Order: sequence, then structure tokens, then C-alpha cells
Amino acid sequence: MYALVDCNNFFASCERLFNPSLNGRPVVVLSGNDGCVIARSNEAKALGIGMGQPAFELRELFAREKVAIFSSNHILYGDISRRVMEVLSQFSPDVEVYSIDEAFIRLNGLPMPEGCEIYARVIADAVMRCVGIPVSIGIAPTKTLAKIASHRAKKQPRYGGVCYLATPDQRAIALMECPIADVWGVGRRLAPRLIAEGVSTAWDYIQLSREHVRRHYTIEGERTWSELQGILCYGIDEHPASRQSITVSRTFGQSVSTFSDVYEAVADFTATAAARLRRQGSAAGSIMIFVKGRGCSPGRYVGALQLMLPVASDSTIELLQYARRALMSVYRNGEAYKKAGVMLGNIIPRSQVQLSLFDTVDRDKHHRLMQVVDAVNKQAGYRAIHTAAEAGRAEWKAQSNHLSPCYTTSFSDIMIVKAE
DNA sequence: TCTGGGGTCCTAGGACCC
DNA sequence: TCTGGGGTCCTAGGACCC
Repeated sequence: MYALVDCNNFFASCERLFNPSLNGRPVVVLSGNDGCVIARSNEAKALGIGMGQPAFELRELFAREKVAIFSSNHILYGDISRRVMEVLSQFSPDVEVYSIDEAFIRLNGLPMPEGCEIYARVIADAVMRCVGIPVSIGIAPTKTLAKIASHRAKKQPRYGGVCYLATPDQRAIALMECPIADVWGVGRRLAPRLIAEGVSTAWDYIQLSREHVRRHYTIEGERTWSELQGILCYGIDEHPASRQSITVSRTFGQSVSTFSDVYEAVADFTATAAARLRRQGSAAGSIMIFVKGRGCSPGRYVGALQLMLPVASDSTIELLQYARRALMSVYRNGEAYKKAGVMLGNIIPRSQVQLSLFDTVDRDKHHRLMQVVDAVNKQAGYRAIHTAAEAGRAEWKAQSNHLSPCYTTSFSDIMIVKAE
């Protein structure tokens, strides 16, 4: 059996954790630059606030309904997520962290059917007690079915947060009540096609023949079809493969024009990407930088350039040299830039880097230096030590006008409790 | 006026090899 | 009248996920 543990309204729940006065109030969390709604509490959902809805459209509603508004605080959410996953790992050796707010767990050796459900409630209680985040848990023989179960656990109060699809009959009812668009693996494009074919629920989908599904919806469609019938296709992946590409990009808080301002942003992104690269023990064989000007697509300046490295590297210092060179090629004087990004590609394990006869870089020295930089930043905090290129006026930084403190990761942000 | 950011996988077709 | 068989690699496009 597989359990999917899903944190309820995760970002909104993180904000509530240190601010209990938000309980019962509508809470929303906004994307970078406070642009779109990316998380909503149940109260906010009940007001009809949509996922991804632009914040400026909602200004009046926010004021009228006294909606609590937060800018994204990914450092806080990442740390809370880590704590949730740590609790989960105490309950099973087989945990797959699927996203910042979800994990699959394999449940083995539990007496069926009561055992799984009781165990899931113990897990949910432990997460609430140890971290303070509410979760919903779905249990079923496959991941795709566990997804449907967790959805029911969240939407239907009678489950009390845990939905176990133990029997074929229970699974059949769940599939009949599950709109096809809600199935894991069926997205925006496939759903209308399926509905046009008369497939409006997950149950309708499994009535199609395997051959038909394979022919029209490819191998992935067939796997989904199998999983919905309880035939296992996706196991637990405890050690997800290293990333094949790493992208860091941001829309600027305000447009910037000078080379030094744009390069400062690009240097910041490059350093972030390089640190991620080192964390997974890889080196990048190429770097691409891109910039976007202000305005809409016809007439908007877009520039991008990819450079191949003679020797794959994970050194921030070396990658910065290529980033700067690429930016010099695409930078145009007089443009107002609104967005930039860095993409690292051709990623290989660091142990497989092919050296060059004509190499001029002291790679061993770079490597030791980066190890020290990473160690210092791990202990002393994000960007405690960095290259000079990353520091400056920070004109490009996103506007986050509703940012909460980093309660759990910054000494200066720790809550002070005073006795009256 | 204003709308985020970061990934993966599959397939088809073309170029090329023997 | 008639022209094999088997493979790799790369890219673009389309789909999906959070």
C-alpha cells in the first residue's frame, strides 16, 4: 500500500504556524513581486479566490474581506517542509519526497485493512504535534489511486483527514466520483480531448481498452490507466536522479538598464544555480543566460546566449566568468530589463568530468574554495559569504511588501515571548 | 499599470553510421 | 518491374507535474 501525505494549503499553513491570529481568517500567499495568488487558506478559497489569479484584480476583495496577504517566504516554507519530511521518515524506511508539500510513503507489514488507516492517523497526529502543519493522507495500492484518496481525504470532512481505498468497491466509487481532469497525469490538454470522447470520470477512462489508450494517449496514458486499476507502475523513488538542468530566473522588482545592475542579478542567479549544482555533486558543461525587456512580446527585447564550457565546472567563480561573457553579448544599451535568468545544462556527475590538456584553471583550488564557501553558508546562513559580483545596489530585487520573518532560520527573526 | 518559477518525459523526424 | 535492415544521436514540440 502507498500513502500520499499532502500538507493542507501548505504555504498558508506555514504563515499561520507563527501567527495563530490568522486561524479562521482568509490567508493568501503571493508569487514573486506579489504578482499572483499561489496559495490560499480554505477561507480564501471559499471567497472564490483562484489559484494563479493576479493580485491587482483582487485588491478590493482583499480589503473588504480582511484577507491576510503574504509575500512568498521560500526560506521559511523550505525549512518547515524539511521538518515535516523528517517526521515522516520516522514512520517508514521508504519515503519519497515528491514536492515541497507532498511525500509518498510505502506501508509494509501492516495488518489490513485497519492497520494502514490507524497508522496514517498516527502519522498525521505526529506531524501536527511535532511541526504544527495539518496534513491529508490518502492510502491505496498505487500512487495514482493514493492521489485520488488524498484528494477525498482533503475535500470530504467525513474522512477526518485520512481516506483509505481498501477494497475494489471503495476504489470503484472513488473513480466514479473523480472528474477525469483531477487524475494525476491528465492535464489541461488531455482532459478536453478525453471529455470530447465521452470520458468524464476516472471510471470512464478505465472502461476504454488498453489498445485504444495506448494508441491515443501514449505510454504515460497507459500507465495511468493501469494504476487506476490497481496495477503498479510507479514505485517509490527514494533517491531521485540528479537534475539534468538547473534554472534560476526572476522577474525584477523594477526594470533596470545599466550593465552592472543586470550583471549583478545574473551573478546572483549564477551563484544560486552553482550552489545547487554542487549540492547534487554535479558539474555543468554549458551555461545559458537570458534577459527580457519590458513590455509585451512584439517589440519586447529578448536576448539569450548559451556558452559551452571547455571543461564542465561547478565553480561559482568560473561560471561567473562565462555568465558575464554571455551577458556582454546579449546586453543592449538603452533597454529596460524586466527579467533575467541563468540555465545550467549538460550536467554530469563531478566524478566524470573530462579534463582538458590545455586547461588553465586550478580546479583543485576552486573545489576547495567552494567547499569552504558552502560550509560557511550552511552554518552562518544564506549568502553569508559570496562573490563581490553578487553584491551591489540590488535594484532588481523583487518587491515583497508582505514578507513574514524567517522564524526558524534566522537568529534575528526568532520570536520573542514576553511574560506579562 | 499590474500576471511566478522550476522541472521531467515522450514522440516524431532528420541526419548519420554500418 | 525491381532498390535492405538495423542502429544512434539530436532537436523541436507537446504533454505533464508542483
